[in-house]
Amino acid sequence: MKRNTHQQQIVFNTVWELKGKHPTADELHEYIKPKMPSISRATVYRILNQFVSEKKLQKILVPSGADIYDCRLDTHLHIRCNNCGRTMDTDIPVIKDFIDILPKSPKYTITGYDIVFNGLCAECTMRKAAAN
Amino acid sequence: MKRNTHQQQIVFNTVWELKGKHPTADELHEYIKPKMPSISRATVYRILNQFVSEKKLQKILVPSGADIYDCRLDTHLHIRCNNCGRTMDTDIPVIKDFIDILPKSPKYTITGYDIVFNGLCAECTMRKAAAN
DNA sequence: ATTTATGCAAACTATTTGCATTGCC
DNA sequence: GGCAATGCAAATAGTTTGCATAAAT
Repeated sequence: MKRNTHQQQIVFNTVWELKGKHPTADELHEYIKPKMPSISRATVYRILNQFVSEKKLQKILVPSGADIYDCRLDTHLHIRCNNCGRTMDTDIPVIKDFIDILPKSPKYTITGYDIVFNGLCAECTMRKAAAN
Repeated sequence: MKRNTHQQQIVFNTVWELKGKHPTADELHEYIKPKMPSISRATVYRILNQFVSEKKLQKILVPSGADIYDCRLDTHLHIRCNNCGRTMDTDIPVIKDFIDILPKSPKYTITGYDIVFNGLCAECTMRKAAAN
């Protein structure tokens, strides 16, 4: 039977607390440690994986970087900022289901995708515009 | 001044020899070792990085997996096969430039993207169809 | 002869796992 | 009390780096 532990609660709550910040597992661990010094990195990873497979959290796979966690469960697209290094939400619409706009091909069976845009996030775009 | 070494030649040629196979750096190293047993993994990684920054090879960032290398330099999309585990080319058209079809937003500055589709590659789709 | 590139081992980043122990139900 | 979950350390995967040596020009 599944059990409800303090570490599970704090990990889940912290992902919500950092909504929009897209923390990595390690960042979550560092953030939680002051409140619960005994919590181990392995536990944070294990709990995050559980919540993801229970579809209570979303994991975004960032190309050549640590995976990030999101309390948002809807499909939405992200941009990796070359300037500040963070991965941020975009409001680029996902067109109901992005897969549907692809030219149909019987060759493959496409069930999903990982997309991360590269460039500058909203803040860094603004900052750069102000510098001109 | 840049020098032309045997290891550089063999790495570059091997990526061409394995065209469409999308080898990882480690797979390239294993493949080359019989021909040049002294070659080290570090050298393969270094040479691949060089060729990529000289734009003589393309690196594709595979979400939670090893990066793969491609002698094709044009932008094209890939599918990660859940069945055989390989990352294969697709002929999904990139619509001249995929970025152009995105709704314009002054908020971000999108300069590129990493996309990998998930599902079944052409071979595994066929194999599955035959099994029915 | 010079100096870049290589080989080796160690370091590093991100993540998982084995195992003894803790603590939820 | 029993067994799921944790903490710790070690293992793993992928990649980079420092440094002495080899080899290209």
